[in-house]
Amino acid sequence: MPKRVDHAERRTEIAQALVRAAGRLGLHAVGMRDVAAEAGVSLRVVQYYFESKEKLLLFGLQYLAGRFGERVANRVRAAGDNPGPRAVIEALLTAALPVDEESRLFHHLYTSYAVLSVTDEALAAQPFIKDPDTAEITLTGLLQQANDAGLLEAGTDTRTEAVGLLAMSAGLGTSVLVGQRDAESAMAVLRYHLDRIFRS
Amino acid sequence: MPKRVDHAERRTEIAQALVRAAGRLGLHAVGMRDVAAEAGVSLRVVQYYFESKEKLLLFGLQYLAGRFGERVANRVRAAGDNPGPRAVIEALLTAALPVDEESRLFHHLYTSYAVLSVTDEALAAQPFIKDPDTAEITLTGLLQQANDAGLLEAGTDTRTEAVGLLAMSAGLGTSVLVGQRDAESAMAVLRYHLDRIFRS
DNA sequence: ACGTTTGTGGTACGTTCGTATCATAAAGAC
DNA sequence: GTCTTTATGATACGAACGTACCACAAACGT
Repeated sequence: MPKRVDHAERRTEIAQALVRAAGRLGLHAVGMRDVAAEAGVSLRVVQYYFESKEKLLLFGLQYLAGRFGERVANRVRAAGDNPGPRAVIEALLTAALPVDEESRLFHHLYTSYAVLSVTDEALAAQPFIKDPDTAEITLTGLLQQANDAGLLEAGTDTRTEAVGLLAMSAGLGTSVLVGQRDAESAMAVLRYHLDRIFRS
Repeated sequence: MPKRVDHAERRTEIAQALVRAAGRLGLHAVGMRDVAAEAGVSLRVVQYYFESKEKLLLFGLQYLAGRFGERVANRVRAAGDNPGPRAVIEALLTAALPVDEESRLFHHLYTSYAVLSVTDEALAAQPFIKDPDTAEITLTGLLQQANDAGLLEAGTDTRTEAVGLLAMSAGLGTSVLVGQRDAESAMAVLRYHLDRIFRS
């Protein structure tokens, strides 16, 4: 057989090609041939490593989620050396904002998948529920930690606050994505709201 | 010629069919034949009233925006008789949440259009920027009004607060749409945040 | 009344899509 | 040294897409 190939690696390369092509054409418009061309392989190879387009799309979503998780973790770790949890929280919330090309791509495709999941039950079963839930738990924990340290305003419901902040971050991200607002002002809005939560 | 037809009315009927079909199949998957079948007319008729699919999609977006505007206006008017601006603000923010089938459809398709506009410049030129901007101005005005009446906490930046609340409402709407959260809890989050802004 | 315009049915064309099929070369297994 | 397995090239197929074209019947203008 021709030089044995690492399937996992190959699949990842193709998934990266899918993500790039989808960023350029839109996830709805990308076909197997586009992915093949973007990856520099033949259509047959894409078919070989993913039996169907649906399998490819599902793997693409997993790949995307993994990459995004890494990005958030990096951001949080970079801010982790700072004195308080405020910096960590800010890093967590701004990680989802489309500030550079990579995060723009994340937001664009993640939203695309979310829209598709409304009418595609195979996608609806994917980690759209789980992943945001862990973000919610993490942020709630950070806020609770800040609250226990007496850093927050009195009467703060950390759970509700976390849900609201994450939704706000997602909403701001979308408005940045469609060009209604620039990334700078979106971050300013988030910082303002954190200022209202944290004790002055 | 066969019984003269009101073009505007006909186009609206077809746009309604587009919206229904898109709600069922997803905007990306709906074709001219689906729209024709949903409207109970032949493919030729859809072609006749909209020369191309792109024109149909653009008109569908306009139709959707118009309908949504009416809905918000109705909600706000219904709450307008109440004593304070708090009720009006709450009505404005919850109007976008997918609480019933109609608003679910709104949110689903509006988000679909937003995603498409990232890679489709014809859609990018549409009122994605203008419409949210007017909502922002309206909400800022309402908050300012409340602030002038001494109803808000001290040091509130009404503009930034409005932007944040609208983004939060949109983000919550999406999470409801994908089934991560139910409409009731989303409204509770919004109310909590309004409680934090309004003086107790 | 006649000619022109308007609305609509039917259908065909060229593309593109996802998928399936056939062939074949290279590298293991024994 | 066979013989099987693996990876990939090339291509073909049926379906569905948006669009274009042709025909025709019904009502208006004059």
